[in-house]
Amino acid sequence: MIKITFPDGSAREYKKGTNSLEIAEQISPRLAKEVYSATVNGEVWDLTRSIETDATLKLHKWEDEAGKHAFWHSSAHLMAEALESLYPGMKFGIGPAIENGFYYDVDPGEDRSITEADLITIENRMKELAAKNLTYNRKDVSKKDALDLFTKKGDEYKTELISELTDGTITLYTQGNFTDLCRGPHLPSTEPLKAIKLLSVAGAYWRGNEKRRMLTRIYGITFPKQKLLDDYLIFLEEAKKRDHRRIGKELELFTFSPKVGMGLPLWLPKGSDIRQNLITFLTGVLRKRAYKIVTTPHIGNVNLYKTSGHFEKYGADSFQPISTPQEGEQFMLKPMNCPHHCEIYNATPHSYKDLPLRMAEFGTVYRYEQSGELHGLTRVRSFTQDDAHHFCRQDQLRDEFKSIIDLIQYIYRILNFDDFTAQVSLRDPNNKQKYIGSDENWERAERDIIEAAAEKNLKTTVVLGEAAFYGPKLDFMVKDAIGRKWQLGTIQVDYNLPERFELTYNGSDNQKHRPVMIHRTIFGSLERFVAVLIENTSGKFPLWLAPEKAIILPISEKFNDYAGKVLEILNNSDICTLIDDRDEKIGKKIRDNELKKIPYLLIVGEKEVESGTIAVRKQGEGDKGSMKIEEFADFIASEIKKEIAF
RNA sequence: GCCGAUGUAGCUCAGUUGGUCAGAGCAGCUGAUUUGUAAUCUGCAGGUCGGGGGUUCGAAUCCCUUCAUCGGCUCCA
Repeated sequence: MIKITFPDGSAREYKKGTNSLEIAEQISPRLAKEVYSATVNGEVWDLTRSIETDATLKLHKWEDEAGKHAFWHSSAHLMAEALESLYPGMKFGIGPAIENGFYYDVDPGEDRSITEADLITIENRMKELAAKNLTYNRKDVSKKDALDLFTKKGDEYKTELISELTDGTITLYTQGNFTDLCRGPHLPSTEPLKAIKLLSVAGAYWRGNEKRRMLTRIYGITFPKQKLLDDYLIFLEEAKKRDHRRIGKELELFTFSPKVGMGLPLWLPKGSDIRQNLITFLTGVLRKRAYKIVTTPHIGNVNLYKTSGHFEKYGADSFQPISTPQEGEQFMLKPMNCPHHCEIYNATPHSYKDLPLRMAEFGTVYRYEQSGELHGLTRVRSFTQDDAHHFCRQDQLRDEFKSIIDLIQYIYRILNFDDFTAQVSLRDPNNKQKYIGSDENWERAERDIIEAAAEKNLKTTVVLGEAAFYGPKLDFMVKDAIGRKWQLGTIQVDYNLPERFELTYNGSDNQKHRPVMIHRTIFGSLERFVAVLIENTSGKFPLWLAPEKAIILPISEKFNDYAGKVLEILNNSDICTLIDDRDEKIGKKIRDNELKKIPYLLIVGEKEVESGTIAVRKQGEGDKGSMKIEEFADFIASEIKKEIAF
């Protein structure tokens, strides 16, 4: 007998060699139907794998990531089987479960391609196969046998993978007529795969390497119930409605023009207002925190970037240097503000008593992103960073770093951004040549970041290989409407630029010392930040950010004069107000302006003229009753004050 | 940059196998109406069907090319 310990601490004895499914079955037959994988002694296993020793056991249902993972991973294998039966000779890369569903990378062969039109056929074949209740069978094999099997099949991608594995750790899974190299775990059978949907097809480089062959990646998702799939598809549709590109067009916030150039956003008046509101707000906060605001040109001599190291690293992939009538003179559109800020630092002598020096700029930069990477406002070729650099002494670094974490948390709180993750982005230890600077400085900087984040009780994930080439970062990431991750704020410790620009300060010992530099943004860029704001709010901006606060709707043209008077009073009170004096019925005006998401609709007719009031209607909420004009102005002012006071 | 898809009026979309197929709704302009909390009615105007080239008696429809967009990959100072 073996002893199985459950998550609640209780334990029971079972026959040696039993499996998780049998254990679930004994607890309740219903449970057995709802579990998809199990964690045995800390390792996620197939339900049908025999347990030979005493073990801790946790069963995973749909609600657990590990349950979904097995479900979707098994779905990927099912799709592969369907593909193999429909396209004999197709070669397979990898097919993992992902956050929402699964994919498989396949090579259909030279003269064959899979398009979205083919998905329905594949999907139907998957459904036929799933209905057969095929079992997934695990088998340990030697490296030689595995290589033989896939060499015979002609699957060179699999043999490449196997050749890198250690003998004795290789397992195969078979369901129906399909066998795959796989670590597992999988479902016992295809039986639970009730609702199947293939979503899209895309290209993906083999092993993520752009030098290698591009495979066809097919994305899909499955659910144990049709209802769950239906709900998911509805969710995707709803998410699309929040897409900032769509709302940006509907609400006339920004646009792009092929004549101006791809990836170069044109801010329309209302979008500019939002942008400006953010700048004004943040500038106020920065002033209170002892930041000095600076302004630098949009171009810089190419030597500036040679000094910083950016030219060597990115020069070939940047907008190319601008030549002048002067022989040999070249300028670059600035791809970042830091070198300019370093030269501002160097413009005056600094004492240890003056540090930290916090230098901020809303600096517009230009980066030549590859054409296929451009994406609405989140990935553009010209954008304005809310950039700042902290120059400080080594002994101040930790506190400076923490003060920035504070600031970012403060700003995000005001904007109701609670759904972000903090990511510590470190250097890839196996690829050090990608980075500049000494090991000693890197190690010190990485330690500084990790410890500062820990001291602020910030929950972080650590990702190797995501550091900037000159230093590690703490990145604040958010997801957009359809789940793509974007970096907003970032804090970066940099020992390199101070060296390269020979930044110094006089210490208490009257010797020259090297300051440390922290790069940081809060919004990241105004473009990306507004995009995320749009998707978070569906275009229903908080009052303080809204480009227009209210619109006056006269019941008929007879009341246009009064409406004009109200307009004057409100605009004089700095409440940006419009008037809708079209010859339309009030119902129509309300509908149109509700859709424009203007926060307040002010209806004026005979009653209001007589009493000197306005009938206030809040967007999305309806009639709020009538108010004196001045009373409304005070109300709006106090509402705005409340929103941005913390 | 790479793989795949898409591109018809300002916007959202119809246009079957190439042959009155250049259309609709909304927006816009016009006239009527003077309206009380999510769409009043009338009339008009709008497009060399992304651009360029080709096949054909004939192309929005087929082919080539180019530009842009969308979904991914790669990249992201």
